Amino acid sequence: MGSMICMNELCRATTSVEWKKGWGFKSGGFAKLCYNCGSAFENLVFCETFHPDESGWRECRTCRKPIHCGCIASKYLYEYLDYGGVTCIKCARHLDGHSIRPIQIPGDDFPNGTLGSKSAQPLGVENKIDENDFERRRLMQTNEPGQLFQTQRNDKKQDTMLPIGNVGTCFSNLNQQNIGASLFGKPDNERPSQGVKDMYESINQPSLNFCLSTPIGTSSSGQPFLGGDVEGREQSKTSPFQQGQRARHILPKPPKPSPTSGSESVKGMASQARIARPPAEGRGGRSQLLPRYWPRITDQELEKLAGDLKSTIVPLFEKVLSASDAGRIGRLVLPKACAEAYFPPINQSEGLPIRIQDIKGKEWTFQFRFWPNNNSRMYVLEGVTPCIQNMQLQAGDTVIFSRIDPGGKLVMGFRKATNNVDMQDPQTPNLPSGNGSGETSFSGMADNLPNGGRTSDDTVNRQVPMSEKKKARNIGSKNKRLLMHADDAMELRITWEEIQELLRPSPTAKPNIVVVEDCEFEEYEEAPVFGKRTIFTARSSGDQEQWAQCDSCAKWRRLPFHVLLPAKWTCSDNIWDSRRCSCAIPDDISPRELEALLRVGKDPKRRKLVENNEDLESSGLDALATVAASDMGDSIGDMGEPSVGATTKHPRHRPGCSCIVCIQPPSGKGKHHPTCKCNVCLTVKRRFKTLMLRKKKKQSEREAELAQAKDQVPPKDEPETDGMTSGIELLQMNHSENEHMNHSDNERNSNGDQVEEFGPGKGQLDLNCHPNRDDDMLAEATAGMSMTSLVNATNLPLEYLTQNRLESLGNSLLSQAASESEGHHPDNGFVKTADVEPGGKGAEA
DNA sequence: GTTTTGCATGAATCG
DNA sequence: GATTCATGCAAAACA
Repeated sequence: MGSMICMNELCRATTSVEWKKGWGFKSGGFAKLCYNCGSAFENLVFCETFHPDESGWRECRTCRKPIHCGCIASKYLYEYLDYGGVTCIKCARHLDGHSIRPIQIPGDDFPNGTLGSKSAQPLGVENKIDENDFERRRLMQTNEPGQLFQTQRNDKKQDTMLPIGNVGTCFSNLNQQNIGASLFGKPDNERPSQGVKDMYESINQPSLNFCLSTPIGTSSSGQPFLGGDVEGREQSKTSPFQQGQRARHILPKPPKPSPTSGSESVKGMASQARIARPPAEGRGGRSQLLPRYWPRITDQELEKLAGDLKSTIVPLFEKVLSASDAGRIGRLVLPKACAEAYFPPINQSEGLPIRIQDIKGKEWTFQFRFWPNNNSRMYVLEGVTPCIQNMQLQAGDTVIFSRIDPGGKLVMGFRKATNNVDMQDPQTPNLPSGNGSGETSFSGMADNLPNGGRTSDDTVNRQVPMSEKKKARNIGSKNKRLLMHADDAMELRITWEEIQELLRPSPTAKPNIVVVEDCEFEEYEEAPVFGKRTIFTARSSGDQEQWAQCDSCAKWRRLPFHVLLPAKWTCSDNIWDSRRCSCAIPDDISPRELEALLRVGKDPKRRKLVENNEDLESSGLDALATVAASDMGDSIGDMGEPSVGATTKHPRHRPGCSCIVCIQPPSGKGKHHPTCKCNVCLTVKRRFKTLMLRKKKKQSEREAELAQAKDQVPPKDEPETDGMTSGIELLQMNHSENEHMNHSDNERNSNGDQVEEFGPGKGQLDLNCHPNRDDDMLAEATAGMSMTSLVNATNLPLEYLTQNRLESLGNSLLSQAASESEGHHPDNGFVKTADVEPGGKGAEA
């Protein structure tokens, strides 16, 4: 992985993953200031980051002599050119007018820290950097009067930049001056990284052979960049457009950092190649293509493509695929300006079929059309799905539209997004390319890459801060999450249950009680707040308590059950226990108890441990009791989360609750397709299935019962609970012991508010049961005692297990299964006996 | 029931 | 404030 090292001899901080994540670069842009010491990173080039082939040597752009890569040991040996590449010092000093940037090294002994000071900075900007006060200097630059090049925001001012002397002037040469000038002329204080970013976004090819003098629209066919079958389109005219082209002053406005461009801009620093080329002007002489659509194709890519296609390739524009573009709808939204500039004019909304060739020569036919939209048009290419799939593109990848000259045929290339690499093979080594490391692939070149064109420059990419990505737009505002690096995503990965553990109702919020399915829920107008994570326990006596860890001393304090803590909480905030309101006071809990507590609170699998009777020692009894209590409260067989404070979503439910309400996405939006495999849908389906099975079973039981009643006198021990065994009595008996626990559990779930039982015995489908429970229930109902039942039994309070002899367990479980089969769902604790009507009618759905 | 189609909406960006 | 464009969504078409 590439790395940068702060050049401050006393700092020497390196960019590392930890660094990036922990405190990052200060500038928010690409490394500009060491966050550690504040020294400038700018202009410093280091081996791993910059040189393409790991040789450590590069070539002077001017004299072609090898120079060192710029590692610390040889940091004075060369200059890093604004417009890309490096040059040896000797050449640098002779490069008048080529905006050679001085190497800026803290502690540098060079006079003024400047090399190539004669470089003609057209801006009159002081060509040196005060290494010790980079920010100040940048500020100063901002106020430089001669700034010719404005901020990025002055997008369109690019056209008023320095005039080009002749049409045939190569792009690169132009940029060498202008871009370099723009670097120091960048007055953007708001985006401190801009200077660097611009530099790298603007750097040009060492030998760009793509000249704007390309007779745009003067292909042999005389047609402007159109698909072969599209006739009758406007011919490319010279006039305003081409004149504009001739006079086009190419200071490629640094493109807006699109998802790829942003990363590539950084990558460009590495490869010094991927620059946004002002595209060929399109039809109608309109040249307002936003730079984000400027094709960013390297020379090599162009050459390669041209070689492959044996034609001259004129890059037109590119677009980063949005989720919609890459989705199954098969519609690729074309930027309006691009569509109108490079595609045939259409008057009808239906548009025209248009043939576009991919880089393999395969021809695709799309429907080029538009929709009216806000008095404007929205251009789309329809039917792109096969092509997209063929190219294996996805959201974030870039499609590049080019034109073949002669012929004017449209070609569609692509470049894989570097972001996607993250999910693939981050280990992919840099390709030894003359173009620099981590080069993304353009179209077919990707085929030759081991990872399908996804390159490893994500290592550089990782250094693109989110602030920069934030500006990215092309992937869509709603898709910005796609920009998140996988590592970042990992950092943020948190389950909904975990979130619920942390959410609290806003302290000032007052809930509205709504009743859904006879269940009361508290709805809050205000957004929830994050609270402190606590652990709830229940003693075998049924007492509920809550444990919180002091943020200051890390000691654990016992708190009343109903308390909701803020995110930050210390011992001094312990107003409920004056004896434990200081960090100086030792823990409320012994180490062993603490261990058990943490095991309960921390490890979602702790119940497995408990079930395995590990550490069922006295010190862990409370924990076990907690488990049992929470199991009783939530779900007997639920291996879910520890019982923690009420959630905001519906505080009756505790974090970890995976009932159908809790597992719904927070927005509640989005419709579920019948094929949807989401938890909600699966749960509903499963429960429906369970319900039907229950009904069926019940019906058969009734029939059998009726038949039995006809034949004989009912069995003596048969209670009137519709076949309920005596086991249920055992359970009920057990419940009587624990009911208070369960009851209080319910109470606490509503933060003290009394809420009614969730029991499904009222003849409703219980949507609050644990979705994973039904299968177990089903198995139990049909197969009698199962392993699950045994496991569940282990969740019964130890007291019960010990007080009741083990042999009663079988009966108990059997009856439990029977009771469950009768629709008494255990999720909310024990069967609510009150709901079990004689005759088992309570299970009616 | 699924897919396609056309439009509406609103965030982001531009001027 | 205007414009662009990604996306949601409902109706229509299709299987």
